[in-house]
Amino acid sequence: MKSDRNRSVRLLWEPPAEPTRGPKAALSQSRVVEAAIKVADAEGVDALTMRRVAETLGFTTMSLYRHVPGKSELLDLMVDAVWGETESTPKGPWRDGLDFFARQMWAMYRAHPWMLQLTTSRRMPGPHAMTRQDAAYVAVSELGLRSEEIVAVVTAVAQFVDGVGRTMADRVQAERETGVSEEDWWNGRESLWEHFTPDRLPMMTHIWNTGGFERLLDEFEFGLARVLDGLAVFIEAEERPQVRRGTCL
Amino acid sequence: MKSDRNRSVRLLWEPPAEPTRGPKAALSQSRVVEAAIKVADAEGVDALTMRRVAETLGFTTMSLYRHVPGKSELLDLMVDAVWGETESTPKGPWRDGLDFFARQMWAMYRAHPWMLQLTTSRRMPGPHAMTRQDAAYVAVSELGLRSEEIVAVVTAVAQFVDGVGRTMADRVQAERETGVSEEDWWNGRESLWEHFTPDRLPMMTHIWNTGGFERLLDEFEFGLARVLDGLAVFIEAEERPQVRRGTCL
DNA sequence: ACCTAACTGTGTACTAAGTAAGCAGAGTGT
DNA sequence: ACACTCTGCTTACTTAGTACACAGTTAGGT
Repeated sequence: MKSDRNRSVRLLWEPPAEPTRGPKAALSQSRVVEAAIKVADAEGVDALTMRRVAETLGFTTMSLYRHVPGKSELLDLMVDAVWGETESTPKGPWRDGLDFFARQMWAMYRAHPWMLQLTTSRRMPGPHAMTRQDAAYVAVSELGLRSEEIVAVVTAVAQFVDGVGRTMADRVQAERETGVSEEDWWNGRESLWEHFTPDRLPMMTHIWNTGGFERLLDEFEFGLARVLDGLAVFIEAEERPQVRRGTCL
Repeated sequence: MKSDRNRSVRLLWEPPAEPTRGPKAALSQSRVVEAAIKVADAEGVDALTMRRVAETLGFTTMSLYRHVPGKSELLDLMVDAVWGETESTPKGPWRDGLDFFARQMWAMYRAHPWMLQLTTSRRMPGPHAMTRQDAAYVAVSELGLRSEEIVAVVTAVAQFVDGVGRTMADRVQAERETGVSEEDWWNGRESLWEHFTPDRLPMMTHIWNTGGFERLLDEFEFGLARVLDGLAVFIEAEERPQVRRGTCL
């Protein structure tokens, strides 16, 4: 499962030319990728094995390796293929643009929650992902921001959506595994709530008692509005605050 | 690697009593958990195998199973142990509180980036994680927010930190795997930049040319400031906007 | 038209990692 | 002393990624 990132780069950005000799391939890289996406969508990331993908295609496991170098690269290709299904952020006011970008990502993650469960460590940004990101940069390009501020603004939005998406993906996965919805599960664990004594978890018991957990706000809508508000404060400020040099990079 | 969540709950919240009979155990659950954390810290999540943990402890692989039910539950225990190392958010003004909470999480993720690479689907919130979260709720408890708004505010912060943390964890992982720093790697891939033509990626090439990628802002500091600004807009508003009922939960 | 090199799909087999099952020795309560 | 229980170990099974070699297929050079 180790992956040479260089190999992934070439694969994503420089797809090899079709061979001129040899038998015509019954399979193709794109069919493998599509099949893999379908498996992951329908059965979750745990079911995404080379054997399973091959099975759904009606080929042997090893035949896949004629079209993708390995599983890790297959994941790269899957991710970029999904990015390719999203719409590029159109031109317009910055807030509309970022809102659009965030909603596209969110829709993508909702359709393919497995994306957030992959160890992204070795993922390579592919052409589609980059194009979408570029379009988001464009959305904030006319505000007089410095280059690095443009990056930071878009990154902040993307990271927020990643965060919410991950929580969502976890919920989906848990429900798939257990067959029990999140809500039912918590309700069924009364023994757990016994530990939620007011002295250990004062606010949680209070929120629980006042029903706060039963009418949760939409995490995505709430958070996105807050993030955009925060960015608005920054963007519309007379002079933009310097960002403290910190721990990251 | 399947995990019964109920088993994890019991394990985390109701640690079993010490046995009275039989030989005294040379190993213990906490030693296993500690060793596993050390392995994950030092060698990354890929190196975290039962065999490797056992090896560092000088025991056989199977001896671990006398102290933890399986790897999945071990991960739950590791995560909650790490949460136990963090400091609880102290009382004070809401913004200081949330800032503190975010920085604690951030420090935790920086020290243990593997936390963000685990498929959290099956993670169970343990007592320590819950306690910390509760303290964060307390930080915003005196603002006249409705229960569900309290949850939403803290969740927004936590999700942001998760998002940034994940990006950071990916970077760490990539550097460990390749032995090449993120920067060196990008610089070494000139062939990749050839694809960054202005027509395909106009803003990216522009940002690249103006050096925006070379003096990136600190993602955590920048994003946190924006998120807190956005929450401030919400919290200090005369009347709080209703959150549109959306797709989530 | 033939030969050859390139290419495809397949069968077999190896490796790594989680973990089930059963065993031998150790220590406590009757 | 006996029985019960608990610990750590050995062995072996299972799943998943993938290396390797083989057989059949096709296009281009002779």
